[in-house]
Amino acid sequence: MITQKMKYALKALLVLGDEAAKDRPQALTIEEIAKRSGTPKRFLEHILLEVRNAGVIASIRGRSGGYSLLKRPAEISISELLRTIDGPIAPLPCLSRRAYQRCDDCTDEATCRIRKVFAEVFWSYLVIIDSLTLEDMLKSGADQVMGAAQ
Amino acid sequence: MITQKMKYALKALLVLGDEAAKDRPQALTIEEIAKRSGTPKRFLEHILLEVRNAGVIASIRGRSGGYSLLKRPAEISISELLRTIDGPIAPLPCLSRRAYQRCDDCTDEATCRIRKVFAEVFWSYLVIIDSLTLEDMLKSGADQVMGAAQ
DNA sequence: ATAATTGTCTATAATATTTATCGTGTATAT
DNA sequence: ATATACACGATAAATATTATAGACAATTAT
Repeated sequence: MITQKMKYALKALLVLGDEAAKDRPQALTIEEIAKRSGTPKRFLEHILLEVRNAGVIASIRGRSGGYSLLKRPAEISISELLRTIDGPIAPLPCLSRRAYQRCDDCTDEATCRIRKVFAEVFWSYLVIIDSLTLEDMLKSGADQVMGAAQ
Repeated sequence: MITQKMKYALKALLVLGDEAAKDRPQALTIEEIAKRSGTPKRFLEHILLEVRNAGVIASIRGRSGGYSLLKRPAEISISELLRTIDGPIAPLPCLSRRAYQRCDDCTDEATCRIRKVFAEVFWSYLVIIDSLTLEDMLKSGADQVMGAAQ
């Protein structure tokens, strides 16, 4: 299960993606994004900050400030967002590249049968999820009328 | 990430699977399984009970009692164990068959772009993980000497 | 029978994570 | 200047995870 926080992040990016697709896209305030996506404003604040620090969106401070996409939707990876917001994707800490950690109880990583089996599953899974971008999400509803950010 | 509890469950099943492969397999006590797998005994108690209630292992009470596999390793699904121990595998509650739940904030499931994209990823993932069995884990270290349950 | 052994079940507790909210500071446009 | 809007750290409530403890129930050996 992805966390509620990740859902909020995705909804926010959908809002920003929809905005970016308009004729005259504008930076949107946290308040506006919160309203359009149905996210608690003060919580969204932190989420957008993390997403910004990850280099996905840009912020402008002060009057007429707000947030906007920094990259094109096709270049915004959902799996990277997942790692940013929810932490490692790997099923075991010892299988995460970015956040590798030895299991406390591990005697020998090379012969661990749990690790070996999950490694195979995980590589296959990575191929799927690593290819997913915000563009895929934005397009996936193109044939429908939308309610809110969904 | 799978939980520590799930790791313990897997280790316990590896111990029972190894035992079942012996010439004269015996039911193993919780204490023995805990020792062989490096799991806190009183915690393992609960885990084994859940696994038993899921119909995967059998228990015998009283003197000379213990636990043993109820099915052949090839018929013990890792994804089912995951569902039993860690709960739904689906990335969203609205994508889980067994534990379906509408998202609180959802206005229209049919047009939700988050749901739509994760659904595709999830189905692909399911194909991979649903095919995984305890036998795969037991075999995966067959060419090596093992330390403990790993 | 009874004592020893071993699983069953409920309650409780410590810790970590998730999901926020609040206050204050900083930058910017007008 | 001042209103507006993001930045950042502290804190808190709720929930989940990771156990531990105690009392009970079933079975077997003697």
